Amino acid sequence: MSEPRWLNETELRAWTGFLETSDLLHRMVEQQLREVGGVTTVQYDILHRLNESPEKRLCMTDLAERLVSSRSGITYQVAQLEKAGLLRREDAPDDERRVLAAITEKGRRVLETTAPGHVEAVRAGLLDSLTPDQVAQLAAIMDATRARLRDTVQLHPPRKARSR
Amino acid sequence: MSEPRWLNETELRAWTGFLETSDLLHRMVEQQLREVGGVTTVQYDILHRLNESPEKRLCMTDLAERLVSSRSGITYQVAQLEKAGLLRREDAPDDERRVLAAITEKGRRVLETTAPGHVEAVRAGLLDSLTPDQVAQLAAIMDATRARLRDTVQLHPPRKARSR
DNA sequence: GCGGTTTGCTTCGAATTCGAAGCACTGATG
DNA sequence: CATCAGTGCTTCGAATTCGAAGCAAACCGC
Repeated sequence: MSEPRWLNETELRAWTGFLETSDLLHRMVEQQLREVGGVTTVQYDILHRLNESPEKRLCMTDLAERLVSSRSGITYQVAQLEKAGLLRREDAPDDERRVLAAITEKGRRVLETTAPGHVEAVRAGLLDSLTPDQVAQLAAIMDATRARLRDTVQLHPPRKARSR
Repeated sequence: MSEPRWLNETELRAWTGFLETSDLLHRMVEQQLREVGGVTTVQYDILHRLNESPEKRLCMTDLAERLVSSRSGITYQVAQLEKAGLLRREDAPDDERRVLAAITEKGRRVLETTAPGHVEAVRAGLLDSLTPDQVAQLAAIMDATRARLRDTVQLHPPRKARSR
């Protein structure tokens, strides 16, 4: 086992900066969404996915895949959103097992009233701190990293484990 | 209220890429630390802070400030780490109210055995996907963003709230 | 020194997340 | 059809996080 290649000063700044920034950004956005729309980031994300889907509805598993969370987590949050009247649960017509989450008019209104401030928060927290060049650099960097991570990171353990 | 400045394609890539990447990276690192050291990211972070402090010990509030978490969260995690024998709680000699967390020999060993793999995970997940130029760009971008966010984001509500 | 405020930490209850296990339906196989 | 594996979702218990409230020690003004 060879000596590990420790991080040099720049690498360390990139890494710790990334950690702290992502944490701060997340908190900032959470705060803004909470105040203006009364929803959490996860809930906003769910509503957003539903709204951008052509049918304005998605089944639970599809939702869980698009977001990062587990199926049981989606069940919980969809229940919260249903209680709040921001979405409706429907049985899928073709498959009795499936449950569809469909955004309601009220849910759409929450998105509409929240989105502008959300975008502003993203600008204030991230984009406005950067030059246009840096924004482009960041986009490229994230594309590269994301592509690699998607292949590497195993999100949920397979159901009936049978690796390879 | 003017029309919001929606994100253009590059800005959107930067933002969503950042969100997804930070999530994936966090999971990846979490997985690695769990497997090799049997600790969570938060716990690793606590041990790391203790170890890099000159006295090898910090009081709870200082810990909470360095990490991002709340004081009660630190209480919980320090209790977990103490149960595992990775740190010891001591009364501060000069101030009866304070509790110091001091890393133990066992805790130091966990850091030593975990650190190389941790660094490798960071490289594999982030740095290896980038050119040296991009690493430098990322560091600069994170510096700029972090500086601004530190001033903007209010981490914990003031104790005796007295706004303005 | 004394009373009131502040500070440091813990305890409590609520919210959220996860994976494992369970239930119900589907679809393939004979 | 009858069976049986696979799929979609929910329920459960455990872990973690937070803020509010509570407790004790320390500090400040007099």
